[in-house]
Amino acid sequence: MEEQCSRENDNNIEVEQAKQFIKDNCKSIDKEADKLALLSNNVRLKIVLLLKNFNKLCVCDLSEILEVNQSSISQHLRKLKDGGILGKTREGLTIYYFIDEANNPDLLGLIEKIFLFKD
Amino acid sequence: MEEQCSRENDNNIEVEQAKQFIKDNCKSIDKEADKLALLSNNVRLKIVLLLKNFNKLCVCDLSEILEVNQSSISQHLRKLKDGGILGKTREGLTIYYFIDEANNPDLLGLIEKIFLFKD
DNA sequence: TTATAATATTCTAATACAGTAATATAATGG
DNA sequence: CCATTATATTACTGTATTAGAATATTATAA
Repeated sequence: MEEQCSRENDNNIEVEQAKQFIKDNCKSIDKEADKLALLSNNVRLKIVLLLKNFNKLCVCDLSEILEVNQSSISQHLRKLKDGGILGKTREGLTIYYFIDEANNPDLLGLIEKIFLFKD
Repeated sequence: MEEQCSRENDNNIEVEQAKQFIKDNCKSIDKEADKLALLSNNVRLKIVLLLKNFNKLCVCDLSEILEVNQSSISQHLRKLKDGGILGKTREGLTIYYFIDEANNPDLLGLIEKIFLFKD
């Protein structure tokens, strides 16, 4: 942006470093933001926390527990799966989702931190 | 929701525990989701990371660094401030925002984790 | 094969969000 | 007081997100 404040800037070095920082990390930060977006919906965050804390929960369990209809739960699960956070496995008619820890070695640590980060 | 799968459920104990878990933590999880939502926008996440890594950046520095116009930056800063993540301080005409660490003792740790959580 | 159960998908309406332009506010220096 | 600079706010537009209803898909069992 052409927005440049004209204050006597003893700060130009920092600003240039900051630009470089963004240049170097932009892609990565954008990805992080997308992952956080997956966790920033309260239904999805609850799903992840439930799957972290309980053994086996199927789609309709989650629907019942969270009092959200099945279609909506399915759509949230799909987003989490597409985002690489969850995997799924079928047992007969029932489908269980699980946290894909192999794909997200740092997710559980992040969740711990999230749990501390409130209020 | 009335959605209740009728599979022979050896899982009813877990489902009840899960309901209790949600009951106990719902408010807190909702708050966490709101905070994550603040960080899940790529411009806001970059702002926070910049403020973490550089000493003093004013509104128009951020506008220039991120190539986002001043109005938009101001609006993002306001959200971060309203969400308790940032504070601000004025020096003459210039306003500096900073991470409100006192209010967010765990934010920096969370950010470290976020940085690990990508790809 | 038909019926049924569990889940997924599609469509729609309501709402939330982000970016921009225009305008307003606040502080400073004449 | 007036002009200027930095920031904030408002109004508007386009886009994204969400929930729910209806329908489709998949697997099982009779």
